[in-house]
Amino acid sequence: MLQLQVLRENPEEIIKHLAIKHFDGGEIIPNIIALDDRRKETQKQLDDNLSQANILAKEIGVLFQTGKSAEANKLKERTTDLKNTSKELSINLESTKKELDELLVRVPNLPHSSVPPGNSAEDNMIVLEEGKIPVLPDNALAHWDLAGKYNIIDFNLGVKISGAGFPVYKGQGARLQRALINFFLDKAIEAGYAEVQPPLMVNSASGYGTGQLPDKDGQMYYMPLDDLYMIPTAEVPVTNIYRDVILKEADLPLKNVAYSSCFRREAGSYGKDVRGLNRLHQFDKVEIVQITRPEKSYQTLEEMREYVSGLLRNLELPFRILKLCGADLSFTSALTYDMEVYSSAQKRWLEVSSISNFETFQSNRMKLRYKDDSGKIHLAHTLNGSALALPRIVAALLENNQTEKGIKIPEALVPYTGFTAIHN
RNA sequence: GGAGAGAUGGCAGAGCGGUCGAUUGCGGCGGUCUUGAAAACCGUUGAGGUGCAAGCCUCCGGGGGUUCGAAUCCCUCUCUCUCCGCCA
Repeated sequence: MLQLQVLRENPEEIIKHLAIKHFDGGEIIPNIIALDDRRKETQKQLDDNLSQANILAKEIGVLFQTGKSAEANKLKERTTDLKNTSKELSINLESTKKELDELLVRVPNLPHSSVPPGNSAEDNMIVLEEGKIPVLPDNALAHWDLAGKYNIIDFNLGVKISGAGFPVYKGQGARLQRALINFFLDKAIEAGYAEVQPPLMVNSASGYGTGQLPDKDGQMYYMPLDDLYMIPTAEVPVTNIYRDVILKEADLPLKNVAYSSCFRREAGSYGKDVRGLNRLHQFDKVEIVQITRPEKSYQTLEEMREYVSGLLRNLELPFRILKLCGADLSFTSALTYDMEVYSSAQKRWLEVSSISNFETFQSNRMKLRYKDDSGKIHLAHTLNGSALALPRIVAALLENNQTEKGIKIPEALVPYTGFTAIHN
C-alpha cells in the first residue's frame, strides 16, 4: 500500500509513474486525495467535538465532587447534543476511512525508475545470460518422461491421491528433493540468513500484510471452517513475523531463510505450461527475506540476485536474469529480477526465482518500522526471493544432465544426495 | 471438546467509574561520579491522527453497550493459562 503522504505530494507524477505498470490512476488517485481531505475534515470536527465533551465531563465531575449537583445536572443537558453529533461524525469518519482504504489497496506499488517500459513478458530485459546450454541428442527425453523412466516422480499416483499438480516423489527422486532443500538452507545460513520454520497456514491479516489479499484472493487455498489460507510462499508467514513491529536500526538488515511447501490454486493455467513439474499446486521452496533500511534496499537486491546466481552456478545450470518490465511486474513489487534456468529437452527457460524489492509497500501495510539512532521511526524496506524453488530446478537437472547411464548429479549436491547419478 | 482464570506500555506488575496515557520495579537512553567500567544517584523513556506551532484527539486484546465521564461496569468475539478428555 502506498503511503498517503507520498501520494499527496505529487499526484501527477505518481499517475505518470503508475502508467508504466499499465495502471490508470487518473481517476483513483484524485479520488483518494479527495477522500483523505474529507477524512481530515471529519476528523477535525470530531476531535473538536470530543474535546468539548471532555471539558464538560471534567467540569461536571468537579461539580458533583463539590456537592453542586444542581449545576452539574444543568451542564449534563448540554452534553446530549455533543454526544449525538460525535456519534454521527464518528460513523461518518469510519465509513470515509473504509472507503479510502478500499481505494488505497487497489493501487499497485510504484515501479522503480530503472524498470523498463513494456507491454508483455516479451519486453522483459535480459541483464545476464550465463552457462553453457547443453546440446542433447534427438532422442533426449523431457523430464516427465525421465521421471517415469527412473521411477522417481509419479504424477498419476498424485492424481489418484489428490489431483493434478500434486506429484509423488519416490526413491532417488525423494532423496533429491531432500538434498536440494538442505543444500539451499545450508547455503543461505552460510550467507548469514537465520533459518525459521513458519506455519503453512496463515490468517487473513497476514495475507493482507504481504499483499496477497485482496489482490490474489482466488490464488490461495482457503479453509473457511477455520478462516485460514494455505501459504503460496514462505514470504507470507516470514515477513509477517515483523508485522506491527518496530525494529532497532541496529537489527537491520534482518535476514531470514525458510523452507516451506507452497500451495497455489493456479486457477486459469493450462497447456504445456502445466506439464510435468512446470506448474504445480504444491511444491517446495526455500525463500530468503530481508528487511533493510530504505537507502540500502537496492544494494541488497543486487546482493540477493548475486547470491541466487551463485546457487545456480553451484548446480551447474545455464541461467539468465531478467529485469521485469512494467507490464510483467507484480502488483506489490517496485523492481523484480526473475531468474530462469534452461531446460534443454523442453527447450525453454523456466522461472526458478523471483527476487523483488517491495520498498515500503508491504511495510506500510504491515506497520513494519524501525527506530533510528535519533529515535525517529521510519518504514523499513522489505525484499524477498526464492533461493530456490525446487520443481523447475529438478526439471532442468533431469533434462540437462541425462546420459545413457542415468542422470548425473552436480558435484555440489552429491554430499547431500549420497549418490552421483540417478539410474535404474 | 468440557470446567475455571486471565489479557494493561520492551518485560514484570499496580490501578475505589472523574486530573490515568496510566503508580512502581526491571530494561533502554542521557548525565553526575570514575583513568575506564560496575555500583550509587539524578533525569529521560509507548504508538497513531491533526496542526507551522502551542495544542487538541484516539489507543489499557478486538467489537458493541451503560454513563455527563470507562483501563475500571455490562454483553460479545478472539487469544492465553490451569484442570479434565482426546492425541502426533
